[in-house]
Amino acid sequence: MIIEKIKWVIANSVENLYPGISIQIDLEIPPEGFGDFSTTIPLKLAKILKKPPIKIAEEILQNIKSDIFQSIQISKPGYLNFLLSLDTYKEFLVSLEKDKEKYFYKKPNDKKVQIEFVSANPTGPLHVGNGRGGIIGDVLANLLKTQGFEVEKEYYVNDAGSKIDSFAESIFYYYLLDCDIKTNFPEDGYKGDYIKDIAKKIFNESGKRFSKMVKKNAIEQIKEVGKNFMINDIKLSLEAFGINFDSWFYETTLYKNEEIQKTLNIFKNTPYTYTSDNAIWFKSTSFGDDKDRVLVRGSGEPTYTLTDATYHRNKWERGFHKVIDIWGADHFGHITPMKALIQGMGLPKDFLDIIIYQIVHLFEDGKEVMMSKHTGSFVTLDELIEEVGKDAARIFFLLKSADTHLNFDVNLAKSRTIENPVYYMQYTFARLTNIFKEGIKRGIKYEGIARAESLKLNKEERNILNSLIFVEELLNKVSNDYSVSKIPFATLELAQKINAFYQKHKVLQAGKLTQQRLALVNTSLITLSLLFDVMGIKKIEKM
RNA sequence: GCGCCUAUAGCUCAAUUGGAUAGAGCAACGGACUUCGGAUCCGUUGGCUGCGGGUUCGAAUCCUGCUAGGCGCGCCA
Repeated sequence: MIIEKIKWVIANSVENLYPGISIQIDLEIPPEGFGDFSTTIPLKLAKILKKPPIKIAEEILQNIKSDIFQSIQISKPGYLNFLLSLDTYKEFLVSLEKDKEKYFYKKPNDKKVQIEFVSANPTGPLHVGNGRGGIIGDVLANLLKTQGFEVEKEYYVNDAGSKIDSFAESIFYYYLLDCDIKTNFPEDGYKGDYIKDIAKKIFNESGKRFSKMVKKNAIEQIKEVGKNFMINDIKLSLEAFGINFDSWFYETTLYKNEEIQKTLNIFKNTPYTYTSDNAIWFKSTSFGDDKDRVLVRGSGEPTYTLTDATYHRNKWERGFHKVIDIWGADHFGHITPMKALIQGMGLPKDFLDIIIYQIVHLFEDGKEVMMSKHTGSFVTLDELIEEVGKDAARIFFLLKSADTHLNFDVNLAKSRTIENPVYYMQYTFARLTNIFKEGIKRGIKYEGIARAESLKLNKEERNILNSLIFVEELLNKVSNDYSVSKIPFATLELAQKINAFYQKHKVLQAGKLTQQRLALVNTSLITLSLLFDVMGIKKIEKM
């Protein structure tokens, strides 16, 4: 791992020169003309050491002893710019070719991580907003796997509580209409066509049977049918979007085995609960919340707050070292209470990370499409995937960082699918694979980089190699800050460099350089393949 | 009212978390190849980083006061 080595060399030098100072080594690909890689470490140290950055850069430079570099230079305010030696590039090509995608994988670190995402209530089909959370979670899971984590993807099914009740009552209302019985539409009911479809389906299968039962029992049974229907529908949508969950966790299971009662007992044994107005309260203000939260209602029923605490306690007991929840911005207000609950139960504060992604706004014909399950007006994820295709839709979501608002222009997505960058990536991949095919036709055999003699690199080749090497740092960075949108950007940049090279230099008619260039093509394909896998998009050899 | 998110080229977005000349794609204009895929490449035009102050060697990024849009502020989930 070249990046790791470079960082190690710099860190070592810093440690020798300034004992006791610990600092994170940063590496970046500098603007053209400033070397292959660079670091701002002297600038950062300048603050701590209160010394001019150029002076520090000089000291570090003097102290570094390594044959990784061809040369090291200092520039303006205090950058260190590194030029890699040809042997380093050769060594990189050899190991990447040998280990293939695994080159970028870290050894297992025995840390179990759970990512919980989508988790939309099973009261309606997934809409495009759910797609955004889905992509972030799915890609993050793929990424963390490369970094040695054992990752589990979980969907939390809120199949208890008032939402699902109102869902069942809504179906029942339409079912009764099918039986020619007119009742009052339930308050906060759901009006989408899919509700009517489920009602019709039940009517067609069971006739008027439920209309003759005690209402409560009828609704209870209809709830089961409707719920299962919706969950199945959601599973199909996710599958079409390329997302597979390892685990489906049902909220109702928390109500079994007195799990909620156990959680309540834990809280009661802390100084953080009290009773007021017949309700049991959690003193979340002790953990920075702006008001306390009810755990058990005056009626004796647990609140969502208590079941969610129970759910997270359950995660802890399943042995995860880290749990990541991905929520839409409409759940923002729940972050502080949730983190307070974690601490209130005595779990480590950093056990839970929460990623918030901003709401998706849909625009059609220049007008915003209001999305609501209650009114039944929204664009489903299925419709989107059908219009633009799975890979294009995935990249469309992935390209926006989670904390920016996403304005989704439906017309644009429908009419300009060709302009989606995913095609550029896939095209690049297809072109490269074609070089090998063409080589076979012409009787040119690739013998492997290990047998090639010393390298001779032009500017374009060096650019590609630097990007390939830097993927190591990209993955590392994203695993720390969860900024999955960096992956498609880096992939596009790599593809751009590859195309620039492709345009300017021939591979199969390069004489003595042909083998070296085939090695570059081969390792580029390996790296693209890894990036495509992390993003969950298809590798296409023929477009 | 309070908390958080956002505001960057005509449009959609970046900017390695305080670093080099703020970069890409689309759009517009001008170029490039008789043999590995033109769904490509190269170049030009386009910026008071929403507005005003401050912090320092250095600010799109930090602090502060505004403006505009969004999300939230239940014994709902």
